[in-house]
Amino acid sequence: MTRKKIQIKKIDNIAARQVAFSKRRKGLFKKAKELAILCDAEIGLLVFSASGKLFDYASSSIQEILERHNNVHSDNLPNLNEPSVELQLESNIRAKLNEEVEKKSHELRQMKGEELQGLGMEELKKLEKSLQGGLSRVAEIMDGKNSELLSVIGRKVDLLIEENKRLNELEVEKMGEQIIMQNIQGNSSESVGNNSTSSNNPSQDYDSSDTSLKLGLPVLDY
Amino acid sequence: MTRKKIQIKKIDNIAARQVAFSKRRKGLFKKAKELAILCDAEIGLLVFSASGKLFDYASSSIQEILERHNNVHSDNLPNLNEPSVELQLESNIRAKLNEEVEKKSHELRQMKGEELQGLGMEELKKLEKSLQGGLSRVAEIMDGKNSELLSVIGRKVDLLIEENKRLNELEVEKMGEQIIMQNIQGNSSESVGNNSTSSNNPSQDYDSSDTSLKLGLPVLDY
DNA sequence: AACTATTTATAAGA
DNA sequence: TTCTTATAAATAGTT
Repeated sequence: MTRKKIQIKKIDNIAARQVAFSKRRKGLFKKAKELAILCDAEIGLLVFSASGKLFDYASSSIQEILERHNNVHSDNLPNLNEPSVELQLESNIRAKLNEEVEKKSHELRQMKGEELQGLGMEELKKLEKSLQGGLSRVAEIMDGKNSELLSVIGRKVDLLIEENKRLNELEVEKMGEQIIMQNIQGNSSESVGNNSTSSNNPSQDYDSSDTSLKLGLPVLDY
Repeated sequence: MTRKKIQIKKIDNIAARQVAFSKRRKGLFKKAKELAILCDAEIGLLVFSASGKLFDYASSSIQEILERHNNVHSDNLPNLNEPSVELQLESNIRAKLNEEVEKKSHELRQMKGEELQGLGMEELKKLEKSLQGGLSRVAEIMDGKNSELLSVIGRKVDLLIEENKRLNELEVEKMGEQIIMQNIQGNSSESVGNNSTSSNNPSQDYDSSDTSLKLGLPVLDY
């Protein structure tokens, strides 16, 4: 349809026919994909070359589209064994999947710094940018996790400090009571005065640092 | 593809989408038919509009092949065609390949900084290390390319400097000859002495910087 | 549905 | 197969 307008009839020259097939098949698949995307259509396209090779495209799964088609034209011809189209389809799909796995593996290895030989400066710069982007995202997430952890620890510490204070006050209260008890006992017996410097003196017997230590240790488990 | 180029993405406006669907569907079917005729291909084309309407085309016997294919996957058949062993194997392989693609895609996205939610600190650190490794490899390669380029430029510059020197010497030689010639002329005529300060004096007339400039410029093209 | 300015597809040639 | 290019065909926006 260029250089010269052509008639729509089978191309005689075999080589020319193959060339035209390649080009037009490509164009047809492109148009099919565009229609599917632009107009939200479901499309299934099967093309067998003159030599029997299968090319296919399906906007969703081929199974789905064919089943839908089956529902519309529910006339079943129970015909048997051919060089099974479904097997051709499967092996086609398999080839495509293999290709995709290979592609992704390669990309992955490149991101890990391998197989960079073929790349030009532009591609290398792109790759570098992508890596830097990933790295900064990872750093962000790690920062987030760290500050989260810190705030958890912070809260825990606050709780322990408060608990510590409470216990401290409790002990002080108890000591006070003991002193009062001692004074009562002292008043109703012979021993007076000297006893106040013994182990019952709260200012010496109450070891606050030891209590803090016991309370503080569990923080390290978080 | 006219009046303005459009992006290949779903057309938002419903009316416009329907119009485009009509036009493009017509074009697609035309192309499919042309391909079938011109290149002797067998083609099956199914198109479901967004509203569920079916449009289909099949060159020759494809229709039957499609329906045979459907039959294998539909349950309402008189003779229960259980999927062949080969087909079962294929779909097994396909499932595994799909899984692998998914895995690699996920890993790839993680390296690009996406889908990091589920990762723990250890995994994040590993990822970070991997990214840094990749980055430094890329930087290495880029460095290599740069210094390669620089050495190429360096060699070119060396060559030009040498060439420059050679030309310079040539000119000096020529100047010398001219002086000799002048002296010969001066001796065989009336004008003597004073002429030596004129434009034929090599030390003033020869502008080496100009020659360097002309030789130096092509370096920038490399 | 028709028009038409542009974009896209592609036949021929290399 | 791929590229180039002149030209045919398809089509987006408009009427």
